[in-house]
Amino acid sequence: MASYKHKKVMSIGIVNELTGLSLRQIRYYEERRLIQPERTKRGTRKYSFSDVETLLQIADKREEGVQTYEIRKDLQTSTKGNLKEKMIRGQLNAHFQMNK
Amino acid sequence: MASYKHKKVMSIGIVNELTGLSLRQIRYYEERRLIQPERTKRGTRKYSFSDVETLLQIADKREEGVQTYEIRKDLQTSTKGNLKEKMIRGQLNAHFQMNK
DNA sequence: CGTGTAAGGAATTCTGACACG
DNA sequence: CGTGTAAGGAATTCTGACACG
Repeated sequence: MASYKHKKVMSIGIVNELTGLSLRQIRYYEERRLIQPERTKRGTRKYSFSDVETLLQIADKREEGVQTYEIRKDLQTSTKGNLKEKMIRGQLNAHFQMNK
Repeated sequence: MASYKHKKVMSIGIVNELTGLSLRQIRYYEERRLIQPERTKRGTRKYSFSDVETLLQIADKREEGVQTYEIRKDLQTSTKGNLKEKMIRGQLNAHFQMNK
């Protein structure tokens, strides 16, 4: 939907400024698969605003001492969470529909 | 409002890919003040999605043979156009308000 | 006027590795 | 595990200028 939010257009230097995270940290979180930047032909990483938001969330969790492995799981469920919620809601609707 | 749309985050290389315009053209349109990118500390130009949209409009006009000077005027009025429209509408409202 | 290009310098980004813990 | 750093190479971006028209 929000095409701008997910378009990968920023270099790692900009992401560093926007998030305050070091280049090392940003690359490491990718290695740990918490974010998936794209690459230019040459190989330079490109990030989206969405990635920046995720990195900000990661930074918060890390400050709390949460390990990257746990954070990855959280990120997945917070994404699938919406989906799961919708499915449950769908089932509820179907339920009431039947009893109506 | 749309914070992502106006945030200056892209390097000229990305803008080149997104618009198809040459680096030379992108820099020239800045020199002619059709766009106003920001600069990093070092001096690298940074563009927003909004700038990319403007460049696309510029490219269309240029293909029609419109000169940069004319395009700049068009861009200004198309921006102030909305404002002007609002002002007129405001006056009309005031008018009918009075005659009510 | 608008755009291409060669020129030289400066800063960016990349990867793999060693370090600490 | 998470992050810092030094290392060397490769690609990016910058400016001022000459060229064509």
